[in-house]
Amino acid sequence: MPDITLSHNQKFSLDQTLGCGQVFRWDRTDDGWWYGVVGERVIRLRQVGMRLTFEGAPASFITHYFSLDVDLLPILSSIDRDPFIHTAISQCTGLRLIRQPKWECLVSYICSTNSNIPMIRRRIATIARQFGKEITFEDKIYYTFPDPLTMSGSGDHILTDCKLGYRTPYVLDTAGKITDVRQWEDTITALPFEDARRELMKLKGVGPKAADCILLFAFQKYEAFPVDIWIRRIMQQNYIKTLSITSTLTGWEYDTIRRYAKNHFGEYCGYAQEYLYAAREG
DNA sequence: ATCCAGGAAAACG
DNA sequence: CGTTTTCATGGA
Repeated sequence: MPDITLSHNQKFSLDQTLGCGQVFRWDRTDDGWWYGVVGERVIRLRQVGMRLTFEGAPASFITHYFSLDVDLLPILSSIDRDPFIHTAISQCTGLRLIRQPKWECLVSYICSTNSNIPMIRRRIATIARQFGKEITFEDKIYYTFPDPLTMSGSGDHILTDCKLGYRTPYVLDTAGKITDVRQWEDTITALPFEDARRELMKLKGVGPKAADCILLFAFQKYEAFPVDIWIRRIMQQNYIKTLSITSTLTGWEYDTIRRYAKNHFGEYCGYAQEYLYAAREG
């Protein structure tokens, strides 16, 4: 089986990276193997020490998907600005932001609102099962994530079966708008961060939080700082203690938190966000 | 039963 | 305009 041997300063933790909640289509077996569908491929892989063993994709694909070509240590030292983030970094060292398929990531975070991770995972799995193409891998059937036309063209009763709740019309509307995935990807990629963010938020079901997640996890725009209920709590308790807690997160509060983060952690504050989230308690 | 979860749209003043 | 209310789903 093919493998990659990580170099000494090439920090990587497969478990942290796939288990931190940035992606919803990977499953871990008891003996440490991860199975996932990425694009048209089913991949399985495992990490033992500095050695990554895998099947289903060439090494170049694995390297790119997991951002193993990104020099992580300078990023971590750049965000390591205080004792609290320092603890999070030492707890989760090797967590990398991956390069997710963009359309799937967009739908995933439309499905994520006011929900929890197991529920999001179930929704994405159901969408793939209903609309995706079958792939057989080691005698088991997996499903690709469908493109927009397949989702919008199949009749909305099928999407209703996916239990998206009030998010169903958001996904349908977005699928109808993005007829050319490649062109959409190129457009967002080419835009500077704030412009890309505004552009994403034009889509139904994409607000500030979802836009920031998509920019961070699929477009590698590391200055994004998604603020969910957990991050808000962490920031208020450890960084912006004067910020009073309102019942619903207002736009002003969201922007205050993300501006503070950009200023405090710097260009790679998105990495700081993910380490804070991964090290959260609760 | 009540509250909560990787929030955002719609309604409201 | 900024602020509050509503939204569907399942687990605790």
